[in-house]
Amino acid sequence: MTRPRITRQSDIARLAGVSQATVSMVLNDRAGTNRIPETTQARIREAMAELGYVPNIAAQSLRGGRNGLIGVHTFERVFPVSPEDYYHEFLNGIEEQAVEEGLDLVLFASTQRADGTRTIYGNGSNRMRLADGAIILGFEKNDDEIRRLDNEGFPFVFIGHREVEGVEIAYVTADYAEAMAPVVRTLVDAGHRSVAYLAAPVRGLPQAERLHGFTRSAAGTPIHDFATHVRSVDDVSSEWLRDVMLSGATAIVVETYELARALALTLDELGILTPAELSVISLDSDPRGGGRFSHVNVPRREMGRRAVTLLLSVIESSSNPHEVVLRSTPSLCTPPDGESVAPPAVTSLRTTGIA
Amino acid sequence: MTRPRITRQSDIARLAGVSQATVSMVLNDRAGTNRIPETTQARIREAMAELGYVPNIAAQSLRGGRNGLIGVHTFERVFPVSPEDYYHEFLNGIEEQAVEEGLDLVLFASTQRADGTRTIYGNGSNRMRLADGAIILGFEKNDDEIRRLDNEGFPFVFIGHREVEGVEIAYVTADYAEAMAPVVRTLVDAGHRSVAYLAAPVRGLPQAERLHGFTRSAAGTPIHDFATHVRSVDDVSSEWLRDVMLSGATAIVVETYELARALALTLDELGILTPAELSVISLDSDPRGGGRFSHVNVPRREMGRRAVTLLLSVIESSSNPHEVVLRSTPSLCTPPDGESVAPPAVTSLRTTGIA
DNA sequence: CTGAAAGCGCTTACAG
DNA sequence: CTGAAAGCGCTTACAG
Repeated sequence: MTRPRITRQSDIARLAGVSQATVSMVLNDRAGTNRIPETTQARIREAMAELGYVPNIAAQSLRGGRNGLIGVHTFERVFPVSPEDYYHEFLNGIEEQAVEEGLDLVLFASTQRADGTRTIYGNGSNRMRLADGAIILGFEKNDDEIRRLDNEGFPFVFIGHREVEGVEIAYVTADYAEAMAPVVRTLVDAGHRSVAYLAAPVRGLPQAERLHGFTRSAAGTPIHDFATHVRSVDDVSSEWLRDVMLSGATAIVVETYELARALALTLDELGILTPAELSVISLDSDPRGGGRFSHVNVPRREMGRRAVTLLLSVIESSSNPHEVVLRSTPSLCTPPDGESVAPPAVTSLRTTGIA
Repeated sequence: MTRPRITRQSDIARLAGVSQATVSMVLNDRAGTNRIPETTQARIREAMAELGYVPNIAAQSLRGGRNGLIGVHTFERVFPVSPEDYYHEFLNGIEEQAVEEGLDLVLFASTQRADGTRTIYGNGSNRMRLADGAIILGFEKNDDEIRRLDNEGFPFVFIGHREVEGVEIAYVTADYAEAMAPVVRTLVDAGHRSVAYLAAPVRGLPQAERLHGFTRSAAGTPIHDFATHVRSVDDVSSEWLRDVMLSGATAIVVETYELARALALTLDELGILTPAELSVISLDSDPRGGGRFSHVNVPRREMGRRAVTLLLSVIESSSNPHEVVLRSTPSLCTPPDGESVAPPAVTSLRTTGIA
């Protein structure tokens, strides 16, 4: 057969004896507005079914409409499809919400450069524009590209609080500062007075917010807290732990799950028992399944879902510039249970042979 | 500013003092063929850089070209972004290869129906056509939809061996039959003579191929093998295990990782030791990390990668129908180690108090 | 109530 | 060597 294998609106129109434009209207439910008689509509739908019509999305998209495609981009090295990855749970949430909204997801894999990082414009074309909007994940960001994206009027949202000068960034974040209060309370109630805050190398605002929130939460309590900054997980050595405990800390608050893992190893190495000899709370859950310590649960899946919702409203408002753009969707973290927290062990230094 | 925020070819053309068509040629490196002088080309590239041109992919796509989008579809309930999911590792491979080929991935999330299953045409439009081609994952399949897809000339490949009458399906599979030989050898060498094959409810050809391959491999050996079919993991009860061992089996070959998990639980329940009292080999690795038994390693990541490569060649050949379509890419499974295999324990029935 | 027409941004024959 | 034109399949004012 020489006729095109794929049906288009004009084929339906011919079969139904109407114009192609009419087919389009019926398809898009603009029929009501235009008062196309039910009989004609029925004829058109029949023809559609008979020919197995399927709209051409590229054409719809080109014509200026939305195409139901939500992009996901990350400036990070690896795309978060690996289960180990911190971002994986965000992606799960994004996917869940996409299902609910009837949207498809585009994972921008093509944008990876030789060094493994990703760019938006690096490869000459902003592939993102293929989607109605995009969700951007990851610690890294490129301010110039973000600015340019914004300048083009392309709708996007970040997962995690991000600031770029001159751009009003829409983002989804967890309310880290608020999540710190129960952490402090748990420690105070258990009787701790000297607490070390094991801080990861700062990679973004959210981390800064956690430390800040913790310090502020601790301010009104009997707790004396001090931050101990490490440059990498390797710094969480037995020497480091010895120093921390010698300084009098009876509890440690760990900022990230990577550090929590490192701490767990070091504790094992020294044979220190949790929580009998040292209380620990992690401010993050381990993507590999909770983690060994009581931890604040960052609602990553929920944040992913909200990112989709937020993006949808940004897309909406970008076609209607007078509407206010929702700038952030704080969501609550689940407070830690008390499992790895116990009253301070006054004799711990001696018992563990550290002193 | 009233001019459109997004640069298009005609803007460049105006700035460079050429026609829009010329811009297109330079962009697509058809310049050489058409002998556009270097100076003109340079002028155009300059203008492109100045205006920050980015092609409109919808337009390119509409015009008939490829758009570098690879779809991923599954007829299954849940999309494989969850780490627990069997298919997740395939997706990882797909993503890896996509990065290498400079392709983007579309996860078809919109196609989910109320009951959780997915359809291609169910929602009225074949969203897949938005991509250059698609990879289809999952046990389930809908023959009618596959036939229709094929009929439309849409390029697609399956992960896993699939047959649909009247359609030449391109697929990537692992050579399960071949993988069975080392399994049998391991058991024979350890001295086993009576081996039970724990078979899952058959959901597709790959499973049938495993059982078939195992039986055939065992045929030339001293092994007496018998299949024990269960309807669900719940059937792998202590009663079931008792029956199997009473029938004389000294080793069990498990078909899937789900069954392997169930078997592990039942063994624990009865306090039966592996491999001292019973040898076990799983024909599948547990996505949650290997699994407790020696197992055949299905190269899922590699299969994902090859699915992309295969799809690319299908896309290629569909624009050139005289080319032969690669129909399958068998890849090798890694044979099991011998950890959960030991010589048969003749006294096991008595020791474990089963008899 | 329905059709003819413009145009979204591109690529690709086809002229000159 | 380069431009004018057609057309990919749609949607949306605009006529009638």
